[in-house]
Amino acid sequence: MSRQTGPKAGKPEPLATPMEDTGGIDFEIIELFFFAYRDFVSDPDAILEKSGFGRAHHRVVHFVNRNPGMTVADLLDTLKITKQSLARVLKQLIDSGYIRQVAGPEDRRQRKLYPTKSGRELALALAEPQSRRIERAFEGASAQVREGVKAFLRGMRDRKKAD
Amino acid sequence: MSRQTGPKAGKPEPLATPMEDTGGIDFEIIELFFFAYRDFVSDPDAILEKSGFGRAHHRVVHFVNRNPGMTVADLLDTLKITKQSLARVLKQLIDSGYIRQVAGPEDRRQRKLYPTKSGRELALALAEPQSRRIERAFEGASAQVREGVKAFLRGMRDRKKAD
DNA sequence: AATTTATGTCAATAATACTGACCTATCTTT
DNA sequence: AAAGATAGGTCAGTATTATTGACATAAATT
Repeated sequence: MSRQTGPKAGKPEPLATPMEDTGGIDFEIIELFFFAYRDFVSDPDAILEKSGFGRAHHRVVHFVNRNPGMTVADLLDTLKITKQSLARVLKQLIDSGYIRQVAGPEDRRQRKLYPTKSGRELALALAEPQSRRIERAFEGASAQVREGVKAFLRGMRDRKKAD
Repeated sequence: MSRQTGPKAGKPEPLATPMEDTGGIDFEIIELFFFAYRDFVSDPDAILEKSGFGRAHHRVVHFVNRNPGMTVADLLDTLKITKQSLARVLKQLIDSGYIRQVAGPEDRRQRKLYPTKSGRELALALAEPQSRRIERAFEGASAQVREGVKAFLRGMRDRKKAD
């Protein structure tokens, strides 16, 4: 009488039923999002490897190219990482000549970040396969659906507290 | 005459113009996807912290719950990681009683993976905030747009070679 | 019997991230 | 002008997730 099968047994029974739309949760789209992002970020990896950079460098190069003159604080806020994490990556990009720092004209404590010509080229090269993938995913989609996808992605972001 | 401003100068000129739709590349949607995914995966972090688990554990628990009886090889293929990477995470989940292994009934080399009751509960708890976020992002979207978003996400995946 | 396959394990390493502490330069407030 | 706050940099230590390479075992296939 020592063998239990209830919740306090040493070996709880394994469940054989797939987890499906329990409680109105759409597991399919959760997975679709995972797979989509996994493959989306894998595109630039081959290009990055040539420069000895990783995905963190990609993100920095991208946002500095999109917002030239942004400060280090701006970048930290965008990436939601700590300055110690950013430091290594940013230093390597500056040392390699992809990004330049300029002291802020008003506030000289600030370091305004700008891409160099090769920084711009790198950002474009990295965006290119991602853009092609997106275009492929949109094939046959109406303008309404395209706008709907963008609205969906916007809606997935955290709401900011004080904007 | 020693100071150069051309491409071979030591300090290439920084570019001040934002990178915009160069070459028909839609940078906005690339960013939207980045922000959306960043916040999407951040939801379960608070829950995972309580169990001392990370995002890797989340993915394993999710897929085992979705496909009970899947083998280790299936899981490696889904996650696209090495078995050494999986080993630590899977071991912790088994030791903590969230996942069980059963030798394959036909091929006894295989280890079929099943969630326990608490494994199922964990997977549901992790999916719940993500599902709420998705529902919020879909607010006001037509059925056509909802289907369009799913089709878009499916289209973002790599095409398999041999299926 | 030999080989392949599924899985597990040991060791070393890399990339990205974290916390905590401390420093300089510069701007703001008193 | 002195005190304090802010922007940024740096040093040290640690955690998580991932990698490659090598080797081991059990069970299936040839």
